[in-house]
Amino acid sequence: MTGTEIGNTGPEPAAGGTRAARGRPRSAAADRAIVEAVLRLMERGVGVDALSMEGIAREAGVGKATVYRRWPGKDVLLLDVMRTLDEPPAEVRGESVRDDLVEFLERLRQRGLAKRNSALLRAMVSHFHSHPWLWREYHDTVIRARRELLHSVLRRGMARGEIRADLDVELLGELFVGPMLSRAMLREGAELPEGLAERIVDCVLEGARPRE
Amino acid sequence: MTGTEIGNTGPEPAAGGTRAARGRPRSAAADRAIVEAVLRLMERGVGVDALSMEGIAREAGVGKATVYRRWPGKDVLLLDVMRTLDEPPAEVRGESVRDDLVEFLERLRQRGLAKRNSALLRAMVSHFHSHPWLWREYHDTVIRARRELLHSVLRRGMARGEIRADLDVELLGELFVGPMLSRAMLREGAELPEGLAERIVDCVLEGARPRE
Amino acid sequence: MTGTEIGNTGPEPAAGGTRAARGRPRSAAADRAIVEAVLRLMERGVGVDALSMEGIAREAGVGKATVYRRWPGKDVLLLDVMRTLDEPPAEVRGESVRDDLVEFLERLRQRGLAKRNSALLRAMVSHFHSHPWLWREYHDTVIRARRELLHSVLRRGMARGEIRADLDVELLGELFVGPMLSRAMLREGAELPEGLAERIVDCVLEGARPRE
Amino acid sequence: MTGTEIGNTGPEPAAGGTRAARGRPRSAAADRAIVEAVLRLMERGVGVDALSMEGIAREAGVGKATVYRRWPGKDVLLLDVMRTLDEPPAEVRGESVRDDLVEFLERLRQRGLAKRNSALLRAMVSHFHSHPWLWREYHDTVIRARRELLHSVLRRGMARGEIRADLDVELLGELFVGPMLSRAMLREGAELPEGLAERIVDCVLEGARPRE
DNA sequence: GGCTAATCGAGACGGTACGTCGCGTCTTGCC
DNA sequence: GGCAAGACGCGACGTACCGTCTCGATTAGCC
Repeated sequence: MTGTEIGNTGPEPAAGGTRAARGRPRSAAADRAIVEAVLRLMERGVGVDALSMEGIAREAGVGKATVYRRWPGKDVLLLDVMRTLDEPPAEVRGESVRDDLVEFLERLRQRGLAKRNSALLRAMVSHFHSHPWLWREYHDTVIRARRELLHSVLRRGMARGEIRADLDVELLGELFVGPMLSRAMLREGAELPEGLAERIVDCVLEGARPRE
Repeated sequence: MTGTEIGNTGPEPAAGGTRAARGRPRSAAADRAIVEAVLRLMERGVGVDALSMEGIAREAGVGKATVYRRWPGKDVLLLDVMRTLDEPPAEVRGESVRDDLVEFLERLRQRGLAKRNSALLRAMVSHFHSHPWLWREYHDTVIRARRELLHSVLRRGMARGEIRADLDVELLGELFVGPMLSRAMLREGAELPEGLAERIVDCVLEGARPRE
Repeated sequence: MTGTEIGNTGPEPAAGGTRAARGRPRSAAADRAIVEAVLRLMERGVGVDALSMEGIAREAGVGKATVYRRWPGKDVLLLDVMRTLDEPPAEVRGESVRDDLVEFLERLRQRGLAKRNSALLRAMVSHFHSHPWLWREYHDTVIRARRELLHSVLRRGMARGEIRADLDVELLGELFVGPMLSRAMLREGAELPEGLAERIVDCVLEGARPRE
Repeated sequence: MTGTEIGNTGPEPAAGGTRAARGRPRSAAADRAIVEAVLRLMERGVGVDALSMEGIAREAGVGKATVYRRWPGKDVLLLDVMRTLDEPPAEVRGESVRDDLVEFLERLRQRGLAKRNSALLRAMVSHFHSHPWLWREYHDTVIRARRELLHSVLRRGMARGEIRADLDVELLGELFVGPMLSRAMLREGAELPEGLAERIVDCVLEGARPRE
């Protein structure tokens, strides 16, 4: 697993890298069948931790070896499934930084942290600590783009004077995103409520201390 | 699993609840041996998901049945181990609300999200969605007390005029805690850096928008 | 387990033998409850090898220790159950040795090798080799009396000239009994057919070689 | 378990019977390793009822699943071990029927009822009643051939006039075999004594009643 | 009437084996 | 060489019994 560019989605390429392909080429159909099997199982309510490589292969109508040939383990397979679901973040350029931030968080609420995605995320969280490269992969291919978009919004705000220029952009970004993430991961079945994005943005912008 | 009071730490009581105990009573030594076996294994670097009920029983010098008699599964056992590690939140009453908040977060950084605790937490996150009662137990016995302490600090601040009275206390609490939690759960090996508490508090208090 | 006299039926006496009884005496009700539990379970079709000390105690409404206090294991308990079912062999004294032998075998067919008894016997057969004292117990309390009755019949026949006097009584006894036993133990569900006793007796008496 | 022909020795074939084999074929080495493990354990004095599938797999250096894939349980495995030990009965054609019978029984004494075989047999006896197919398998693959050999000997004797023609061949066969079987199964450690075959044969042939 | 002591039902104890499932690898024949 | 199938050694799962032990509560005989 080497890809670091955004959008590097898909199963492990065949051994040998760019060496001329020999023998029968990998079946693209199998690639698809596997990822779709995962999604189908999850949709059927199978629960991320009840997923087994064995069950996935069975559901996909594929040999186990065919799965292992592409992904070294469940974690990485799930990571790729997340990438499949992922869509690159759309530009946001509203009338004000506040509007941009609200739109950004709102999109996070609806897409990124929707049921399927958050289940996958929660399932992988336990491995990030012990498998740093897994986190790095996740960061590089799913998080980075959004993060940079957020940072650019914030920097634009600073430039325009809508946001204090003395703040650490990275920390500030986490102030907006953290509350949503922690809710999505910890809280039981709760969907993130409508209006949450707005309330967070306003609160962080205005501050908790009264302005005289 | 019925306890809702803070500090209700310990293994599942024998069926029948308060009914007069019959038969040989559960061995308190076994209770301890099991929990300590888990801690010992984790200290030895065994990784939360590499823990097995089988291995725990072996390490504790205890029959598997003795573990299952007390806890229905690994999740719940780990929850109780967390409770064991937990210590009730100390009062904070500094000179200002800001000081209180910083101290609160700083303590969270050092204790609650220290290595062992955060590993346990991350391991359980994936089950909270599908096992709501597990979350509720965790919330009731670990989170609630700190949460209420935080809320009381915030309310005191509102009363004193140090914090805007028009804000939702719950949301505001999450603005402080969320960034720390999300870092602790997502980021790879990173310890939470010193000074993080202060920076978060100041930023949320002052707001991201410039004060003229 | 010391008793060698016929009819020594019942559970192991309390340790200490004839020493003056001290403490609470063994409950005769428990003795009965246990043996009856075994019979009840077998009648319910539980299959001798599916019997467990645990299940027997449960069925008898008795603590496991109460069973083990009386019998050292399942084998010996079953042996005692067999003794319970056993009834001392009735005298046979018909008009001829042939009649006596037929009656003897017929009684064996109907009682001794009836369903319950043969199931118990088959269950114990596998232990006789490795636990010689178990065989000896069984022999002394169940077999010996019948065996001696049979031998006395045969000897009477020899005295009367109805049976060759040059034969080994013991071997001859086995010629009569063996075919029935081996059928009862080996053959699947088959009840021993009516008339079997007569046919065996006549055949062994007359011999397989034609008499000119 | 379908084989009914004599000599159908070996583990359960893969499901699907004669359907074209798919996937990795069963390892013949594992087949052997398992059966040999059983024999080795028994030779080591492990006692048929102390055998466990777990221990067998361990001794064979094989996964438990590999055993269960071939045999549904200990009984059936032991049955196949018996088949392994079995050797087809050799023709007997001595100068007289008496010689043939003596040779037949003598061979039974030495081979079939030798230590290992009779331990296995005794262990299975308890299951024959409740698992009729087990008996049928045993009968079809181990007993039948010898039985038919014995019957042919007897019929030859009848044809030659050495044996009464008015007797039931089957019953007569049991008169010869039963005494030996019952001794082998019931009697404690006793080896079957030399000369037993001759004594049984002569006695059954001549009859117990004096010939004038 | 109190004391001593063995027994009672109940059920926990450390173990071992059960039969199943999933792991990640290996081995077929076919494509 | 990829592919579906499926066996391989391994090890954990959660359950059932094993035979022993520890509870509080009986239930006797003896002082």
